[in-house]
Amino acid sequence: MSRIQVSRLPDERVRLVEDGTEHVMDLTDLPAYVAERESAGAPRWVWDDTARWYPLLLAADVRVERCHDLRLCHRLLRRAPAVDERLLEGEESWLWDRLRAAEPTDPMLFSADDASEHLRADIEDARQVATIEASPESARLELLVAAESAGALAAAEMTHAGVPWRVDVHEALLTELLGPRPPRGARPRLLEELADDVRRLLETPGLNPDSRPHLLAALRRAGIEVPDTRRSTLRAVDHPVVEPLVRYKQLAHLFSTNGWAWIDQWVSGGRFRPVYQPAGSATGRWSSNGGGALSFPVQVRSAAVADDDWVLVVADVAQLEPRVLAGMSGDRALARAARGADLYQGMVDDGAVATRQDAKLGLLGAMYGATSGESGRMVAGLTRRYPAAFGLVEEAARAGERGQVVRTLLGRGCPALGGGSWDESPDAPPADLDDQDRHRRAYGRFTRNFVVQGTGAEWASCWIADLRNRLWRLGADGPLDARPHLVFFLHDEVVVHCPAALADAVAAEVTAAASAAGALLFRELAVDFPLNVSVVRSYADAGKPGAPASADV
DNA sequence: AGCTGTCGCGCC
DNA sequence: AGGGCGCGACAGCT
Repeated sequence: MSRIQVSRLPDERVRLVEDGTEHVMDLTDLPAYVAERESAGAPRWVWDDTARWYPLLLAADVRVERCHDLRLCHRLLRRAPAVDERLLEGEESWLWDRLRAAEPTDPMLFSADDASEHLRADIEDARQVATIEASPESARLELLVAAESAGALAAAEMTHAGVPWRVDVHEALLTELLGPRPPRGARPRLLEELADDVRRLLETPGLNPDSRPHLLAALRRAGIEVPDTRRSTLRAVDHPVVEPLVRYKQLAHLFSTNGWAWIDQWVSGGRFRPVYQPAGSATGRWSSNGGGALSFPVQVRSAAVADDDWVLVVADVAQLEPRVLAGMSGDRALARAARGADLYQGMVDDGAVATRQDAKLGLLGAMYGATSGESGRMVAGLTRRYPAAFGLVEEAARAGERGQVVRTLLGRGCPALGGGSWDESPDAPPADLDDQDRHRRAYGRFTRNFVVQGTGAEWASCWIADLRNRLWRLGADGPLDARPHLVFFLHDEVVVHCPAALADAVAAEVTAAASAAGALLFRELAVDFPLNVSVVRSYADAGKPGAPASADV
């Protein structure tokens, strides 16, 4: 398969390099060219940043099947322990180190003094290909960069498509809970009334309940001694102000994070368009720098409603990370418990623990590094039962405490201790030995979780990479605007918007893609990745049978 | 007026 | 002292 390296030239020109042969065209001619090449057999487009180039193509209804995202992969390879870093050095290499993600609002914009504007994609691509080839883990790294790049395509496609959003439903919800939209700077009526209740009950007329110091002082005057104003702290207090205050905080949060201003900013043309940053977090999980896509609150999901005659297929993986741990550690006992829809119940049936809750506490405790309490106690017992799985996270923690880096299954390396982006404490080595010890332990908890969370992110990348292709093929017979498409992704959950008639087929593909991802990553050991799939008109109706209400990781 | 740090909240 | 995030508001600073 051919690779075509795409670089910018001054004056809205583009340089394309294919097998060393150079070809220059105007930026405006690029979409038509890409469309033609795609229909002739999908080359791999190699560019500095998918978020820079792809929106331009999508706007022209051009879809790309595969790409290689040089910025993402450069960062990945820089940190991959199985890579000889020196192979990445060379012309413009330092600029790739510094390259920031494209600006969502204006992806083609570079700051005037930025030498990154005209980076040579062909030169960097050659280095990356050679670097991967020379690695003893080249097969895994190849899979990782392909999955990561495909994820970047999916991210741009999801932002382009957007989650179907009924502003009228959302506004009706806000009006019901908060009252009519207030003028700028004012509180909605029902919120203001709750604030009055709080003021009256605390006998503090001028109180601003949004101010923690004021609120703490007023609580203290009323004889309520609390260390903070957290909801859980307040709930434990027996005083008439607690109920309206907690209610106030809840509604104030809704108002400020998903209120009318949020609609104005993030919903356009009946679509909610969050901006994703693939691998935006250190573990490889995606982050989001717009719209709060990572905290898509349950409260407003009722506004996510499929178009007429369309549905949303909502799917999430039950206990993704424990299953990933079973797969990557090759723990046959845990993999056996993972057969079926509920891994924790599987552990109970296995006789390893008495209750589902114990199983969950023990597993999460092992993955997060719990040292005390119920969770810490469960870990000890489960280690005997599932030595490979629990040993893997334990070893990752010990490596971190020794100051060593760890890696995911496919070879992503974690940030080094004191290396900057971990625990943002720039060149401030802890002063005394106690501090140093705490710091190392904290790093050990980070590396412990990194291996599982990071490999979980790799599983998820493979899942959506495969799924987007399956969905594309599924809609191949129909018109372009009737194809099922991904509209949302969050760690272990996807939402597909599709014509109602295709719902069952989409559900089957989502499930098949999950199996394929598992087989791709854990070929030696079969691990099930069962999904909760719902076909719904509104996101709010997506149930999650088999999973408890609290956060399952 | 801007910036940065912290809290408290939401999601996984 | 259980991991990873983003965001809005406040507070205190320049």
